[in-house]
Amino acid sequence: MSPIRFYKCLADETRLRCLLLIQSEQELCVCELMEALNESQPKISRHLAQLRNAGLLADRRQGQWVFYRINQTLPLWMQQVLYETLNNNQAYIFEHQQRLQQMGGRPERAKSCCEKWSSPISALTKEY
Amino acid sequence: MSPIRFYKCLADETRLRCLLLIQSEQELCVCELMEALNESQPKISRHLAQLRNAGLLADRRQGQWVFYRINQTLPLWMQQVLYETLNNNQAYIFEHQQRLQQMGGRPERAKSCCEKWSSPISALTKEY
DNA sequence: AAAATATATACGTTATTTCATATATATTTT
DNA sequence: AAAATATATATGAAATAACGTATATATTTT
Repeated sequence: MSPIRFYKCLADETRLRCLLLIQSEQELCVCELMEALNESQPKISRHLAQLRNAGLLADRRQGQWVFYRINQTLPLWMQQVLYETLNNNQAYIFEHQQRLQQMGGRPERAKSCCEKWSSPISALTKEY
Repeated sequence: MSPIRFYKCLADETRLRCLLLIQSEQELCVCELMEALNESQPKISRHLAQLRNAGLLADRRQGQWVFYRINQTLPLWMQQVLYETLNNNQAYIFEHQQRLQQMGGRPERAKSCCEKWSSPISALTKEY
């Protein structure tokens, strides 16, 4: 992926907050991000799709939910940039982390020991 | 500066190339960047002003020329991001570095030992 | 002080991005 | 299989960003 495409992904409030939140929580589904950021479903979904298509996020479906996480095959330097950004901008997502804690009815993650995970939905649709 | 403002600065081809070139060459003036990137004067100048106003670049005037360099008071993590980006995207600016080498009539830098440097022009106009 | 060189800015246009709303799809529950 | 829940996408409008052109400012040279 080009550095420009990478940085365009980070240059939007909603996308950056989603990325940093996901990074700090390992993985999150759309409805959790809606609650944490207090934003509409299509808005969150659209931005996540953008991040997935660019290769920054990977997704997995579990039942009705689609969980997003940082794509671990992302070039190392990009992962380091994300890491630096999170570590130096805690305040930027603090409020959203709090809202996550207080959220009721969060979906349970399947344990990796007893759940067959399907391959990422987006495997064929990535456009690097 | 907010991480968003920072990343918006990096999310444009012209600005990112200018930043990385300046970082690799210590400092460059407008006409050198025009030549290296083969872009118009107003285009280069406008993007540099944007980077200066955001606090990413500092400038100094020397005679007719205005030299731009990375602002050393930039938060450390942002400097590290720039460093990572340069180190992992050499190819992105290679062609421009070459054009710089071949450029004739480049302005001579005043040595710091024998030149009184004026304070940065932009000291009063930064909008963090 | 006029000409030449280097840089900055103003302005209207075009291109890009983001958004709200509506609707479609997928999965689970009843 | 209908209803409910979660997510995805299409579409047109609104906001934002980038651009070319013209012009202004600053400095040096003549």
